[in-house]
Amino acid sequence: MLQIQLLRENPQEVIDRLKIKNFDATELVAEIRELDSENRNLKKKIDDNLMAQNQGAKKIGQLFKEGKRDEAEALKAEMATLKESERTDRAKLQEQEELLQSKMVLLPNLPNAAVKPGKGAEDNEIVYKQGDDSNLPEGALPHWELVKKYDIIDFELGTKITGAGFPVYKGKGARLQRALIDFFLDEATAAGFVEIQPPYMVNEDSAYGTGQLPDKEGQMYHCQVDNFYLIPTAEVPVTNIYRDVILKESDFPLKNCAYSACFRREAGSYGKDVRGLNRLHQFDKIEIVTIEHPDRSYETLEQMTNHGKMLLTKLGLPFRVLRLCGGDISFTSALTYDLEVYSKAQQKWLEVSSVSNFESYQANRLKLRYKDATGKTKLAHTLNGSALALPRVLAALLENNQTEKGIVIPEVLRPYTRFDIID
RNA sequence: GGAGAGAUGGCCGAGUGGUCGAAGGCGCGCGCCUGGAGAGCGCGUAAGCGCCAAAAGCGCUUCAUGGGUUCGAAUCCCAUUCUCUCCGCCA
Repeated sequence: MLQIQLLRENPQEVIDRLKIKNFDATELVAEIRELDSENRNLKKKIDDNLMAQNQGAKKIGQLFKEGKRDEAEALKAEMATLKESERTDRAKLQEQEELLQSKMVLLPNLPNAAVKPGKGAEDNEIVYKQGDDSNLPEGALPHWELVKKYDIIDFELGTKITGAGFPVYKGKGARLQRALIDFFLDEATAAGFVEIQPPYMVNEDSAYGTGQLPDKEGQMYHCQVDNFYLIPTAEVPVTNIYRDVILKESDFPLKNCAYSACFRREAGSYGKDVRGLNRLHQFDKIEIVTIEHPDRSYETLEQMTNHGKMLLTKLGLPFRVLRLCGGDISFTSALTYDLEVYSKAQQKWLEVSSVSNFESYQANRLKLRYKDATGKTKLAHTLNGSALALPRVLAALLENNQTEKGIVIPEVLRPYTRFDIID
């Protein structure tokens, strides 16, 4: 959520910058400003009323002590009137504040100046590219064929047990999955991210804190009996560690990493984009999260992106880095880099990481703040990224490393898999 | 799941209707003292919001959360959540 001060002081800037995200905020900003000023007036009225009541209450106490019963009773009657108007004003204020809040969450985060305008994915800038993206020889198989051939992932079995999009990993497939998790966590730890094992279900407050609620409710699995949500990413529980926290400047940067299973309903997806491991309802991911001082958050964004690049380099996978354009960047992000691996058999780029700086947008909802040198309380910046999402890494790895003898395991993973080849 | 006890500031802890944003202690910050440190002494130490161009200042809210009683609630009543103890169940 944006800070309301920004709309009070600089509404035009908000409108202009949101145009980059193809978002016309003109009307919404006007409505919000109107509501905000109404609410402040009302608040003032209520505060004054309360002051009168507080003073009256003190006076009544005194009058009773002095034995002036009649005066006290008269004043009591007055209080009743004040109370009555307080009641109506308060009800109105609450209603209007909810309305204001519901409008505020409709405003996306402002994009960073580096974000270029654009319609959608086709306008993203390729800022880096590495590795061999030539095609495989004749007869190369897509991963959904390979996993059958070597019996390492069973999609039909998952459908039987649960439903589509819940694959079952078997034998060397399961082991490879576990190896990747372990490898990614070790690398993140080496880079200074403190490992967290978070809950896989969160309450409403947490889902709201990171912005899954209220707008993306349909994307999450919901346990209605207990009103918990299955996490769509470890970002949700990990970032919520810092909900309602006031940090010291010396606490920065706070770096966490976490492995978790991720659950996404992804309603409405179909077709060949969702084939095999490309898109699942349950998948594994290692997430990195940084809470940073506003002055350093963009430096940190680069570092986090570099961490993802390093992982893909070590795995020997061809990849590219995109800086998302205004049309493709998420609602809550100020600047996002996507990392995509090249899947040779599908001849397709697959997103395996998305690294974003949310600046203070998320922190504002989370009430994640710090005290600066002068003792003022300010909003911190939050960043997160995948390091990395497993299924698509696995897909590319299987496809790109297939040989006549079998699937060759990258050198760096062998200490974890304790085998060199899937055959 | 059953029975009971409890929830107060960064922490511990007092407080059963007005003088309580809240004693006392710890911690923390600043100052004095010291060659330096410690001890000691003194002062200070929550957040949110509003008024104000801003600072100062003033006002409002907050003692788990939500409602209620009352002129007035940390204090009384109701509901919810959470924590602890005992019992049950359980990896």
